[in-house]
Amino acid sequence: MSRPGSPEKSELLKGTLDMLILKTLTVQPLHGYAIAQQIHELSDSVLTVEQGSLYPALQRLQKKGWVTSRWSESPTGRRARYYTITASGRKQLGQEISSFDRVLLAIHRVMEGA
Amino acid sequence: MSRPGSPEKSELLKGTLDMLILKTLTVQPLHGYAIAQQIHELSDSVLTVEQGSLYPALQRLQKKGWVTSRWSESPTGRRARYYTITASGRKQLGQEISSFDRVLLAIHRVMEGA
DNA sequence: CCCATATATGTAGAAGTCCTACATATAATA
DNA sequence: TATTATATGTAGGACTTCTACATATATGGG
Repeated sequence: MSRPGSPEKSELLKGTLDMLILKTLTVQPLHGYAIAQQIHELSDSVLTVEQGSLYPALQRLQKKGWVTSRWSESPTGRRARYYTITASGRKQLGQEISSFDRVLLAIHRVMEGA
Repeated sequence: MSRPGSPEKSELLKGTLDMLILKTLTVQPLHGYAIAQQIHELSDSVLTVEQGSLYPALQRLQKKGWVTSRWSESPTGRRARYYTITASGRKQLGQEISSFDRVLLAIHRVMEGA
């Protein structure tokens, strides 16, 4: 993920990519390129998923059984691999969200000097 | 950083460690061990900074000029290296907080389907 | 018709952070 | 006396992400 407007490298929030991808797939199956577009647009162009992050991530998710894929045709008529979230993937997403919220709250406490 | 209660590895929120360390140093200079304790306690034991992350991070911050250090004596009478945040470090902290908030909002938008 | 751009997938190599495990040393406590 | 807490640090590896590259097709402007 990169953040336009911030020239420095962002190591910030590594590990949220899987969560974001799984989330976009809860609405409907999508191909990789469309997933990246969704994340970019929904985030008001703050988040950009690079190809070099996107496709390895999708392979990772599939290897773990959280998504399945099949070749199909995109609305533009080009071949595209569509990804579908599995039951296991939905469970994983729920856990990642819980974990994310928990860590976020913890960080907030530290930053506020609790 | 590891999170007790979550057996799985957390890649979550990588890159926030520098911000957390700098924040704890805004109150007063501290030695490494005390910084880790602060983060652990303020986060209600959710965040644990491992030695293998802590000391390399402190060296990193010093190399970038965001903290300075000097050998001194801890309240327990042992030798300890005390770290002080620099003006440059405070500026960096401000930028990291802005960046963090911005990315967080963006993630929130994606997760809410905005 | 041609060329640039958008769509679409993927790999290779490197950078960087973080973790586990180890090594060392002293003070306090049981 | 032995273990735990305090205190610093390194080595090696795992993992994610980025940049850059490679490939291919469809569309729209000139």
